[in-house]
Amino acid sequence: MSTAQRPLPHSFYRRSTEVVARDLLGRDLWRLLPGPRIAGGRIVEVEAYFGHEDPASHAYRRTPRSEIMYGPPGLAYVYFTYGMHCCLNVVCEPGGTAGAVLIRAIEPKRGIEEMAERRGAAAFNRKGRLRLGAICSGPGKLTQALAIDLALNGADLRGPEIWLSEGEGPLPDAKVEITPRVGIRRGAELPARFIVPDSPCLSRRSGSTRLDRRRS
DNA sequence: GTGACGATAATCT
DNA sequence: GATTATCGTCACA
Repeated sequence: MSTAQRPLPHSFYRRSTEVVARDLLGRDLWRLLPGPRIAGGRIVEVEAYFGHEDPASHAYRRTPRSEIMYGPPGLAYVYFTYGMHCCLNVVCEPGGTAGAVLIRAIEPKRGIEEMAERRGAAAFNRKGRLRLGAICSGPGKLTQALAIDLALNGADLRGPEIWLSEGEGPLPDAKVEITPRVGIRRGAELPARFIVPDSPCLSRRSGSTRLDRRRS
């Protein structure tokens, strides 16, 4: 296994959530699917979530669900939301300090057919042609494409079910942009969303300022 | 291209 | 009982 594919060590995650989030861009996310087949791609969009002082974070309050965010780094935190979607986070910071990074989008690199199949009709255009930018361009989309559900909550991010690898990262600052977090209750949109603006696989097009319709 | 809306269940209060 | 770190579809431009 080359360096670019080998799982990142737990020490990668045992840093501040913000630093890990930034460093995650350009890394690769991999998933072992039945077959066995490996599917995954390059991380192009993430968001940092903190602890007690971050009202948008599940760790704002310490509950059974958020307990994992207070635990040791290098594990997956998967939660279920809106009655139908799972979202994947990586737990950061040393044990005792809460923090996690939400993986919001990846560029498919491998196992593209398998991922598209799991995404169903949304992965194809009217002519039946593959839409690469619609497969993993959102936190709920990528978990569907990679068959990530609550069974993976707490999984070790060194594999074998799911892992992150060095990939091409870390990316130079010129390739990275920081924006407010999206999908958050107004007032908590910290500038903690890290993206690769050149990517065609982001959850929102660059410059899209669509406000959330949630009430105050 | 944009914006509104409903689906649907785990988790929390 | 209320909320939700979302998505696909629909109407309209």
